[in-house]
Amino acid sequence: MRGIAPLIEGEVLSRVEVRRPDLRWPVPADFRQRLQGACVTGTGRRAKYGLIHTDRGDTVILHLGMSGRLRLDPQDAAAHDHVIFETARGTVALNDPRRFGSLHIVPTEALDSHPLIAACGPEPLGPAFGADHLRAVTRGSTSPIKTLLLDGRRVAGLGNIYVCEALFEAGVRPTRRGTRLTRADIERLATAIPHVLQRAIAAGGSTLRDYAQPSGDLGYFQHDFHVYGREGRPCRRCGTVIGRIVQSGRSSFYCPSCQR
DNA sequence: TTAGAGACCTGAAGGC
DNA sequence: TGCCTTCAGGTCTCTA
Repeated sequence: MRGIAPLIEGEVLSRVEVRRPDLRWPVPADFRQRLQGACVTGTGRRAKYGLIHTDRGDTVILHLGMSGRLRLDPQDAAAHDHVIFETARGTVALNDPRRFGSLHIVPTEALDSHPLIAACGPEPLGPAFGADHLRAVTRGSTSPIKTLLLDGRRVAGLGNIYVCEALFEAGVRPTRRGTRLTRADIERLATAIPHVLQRAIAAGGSTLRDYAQPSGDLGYFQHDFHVYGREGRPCRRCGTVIGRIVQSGRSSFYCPSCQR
């Protein structure tokens, strides 16, 4: 959202084109009509949802799914450019090969009560997140901590990469049950989660396959991974071979020695 | 009520 | 070189 803000904030959406409406959920039939000619009054983010507010009292809720990206001023029409936003300053294309992403438009006043937004837990970089919240999340839950942290209702916007890396940094094995975490484990996790996110943001995110910033620049945080995608390679801290297990259908990478 | 598996869709990578 | 299989950054729905 930081990448596209300079092109659209304060600008009129002179053209909105929906080329493919069959994303994860169908793009609303009145999407183009409600946006074209509207002025973008601001942008924002909640969990993994990007937000675009307009002077017509609407807000676009945008999700990139797993393979989606926003392309700034694309020089040519690429395959999978499903929705185009054009202002006097440039063009933004929502490109998403797998179409796991989505676009919604809702009255801004109803944004907080929209099911997608209302279900979000506290932001891990916000004031409501901390050891007290994590203690409440894990108390009484027999789910593995990995599963708990990936659940956006408990903590907003944590993805598989960053949960794996945060668990490593905190020295907590992904299979540990919520009820089995100690006070010290929770304190370390409460510190590790925002720390990993801040490092990743500073590095421009993680480019593995599809991800790129709107400018087309790649992220570099993947070079700092300690465990994610490093199965069979030595731990950078202790040399033990990094392991991989599947939890809830997602790969979890961990160091059997550093994470207990 | 909760946890986990399956599904959605496409492309890249690796094996044969 | 080409075909087939596996896997992937997310999240909803269904089932046990």
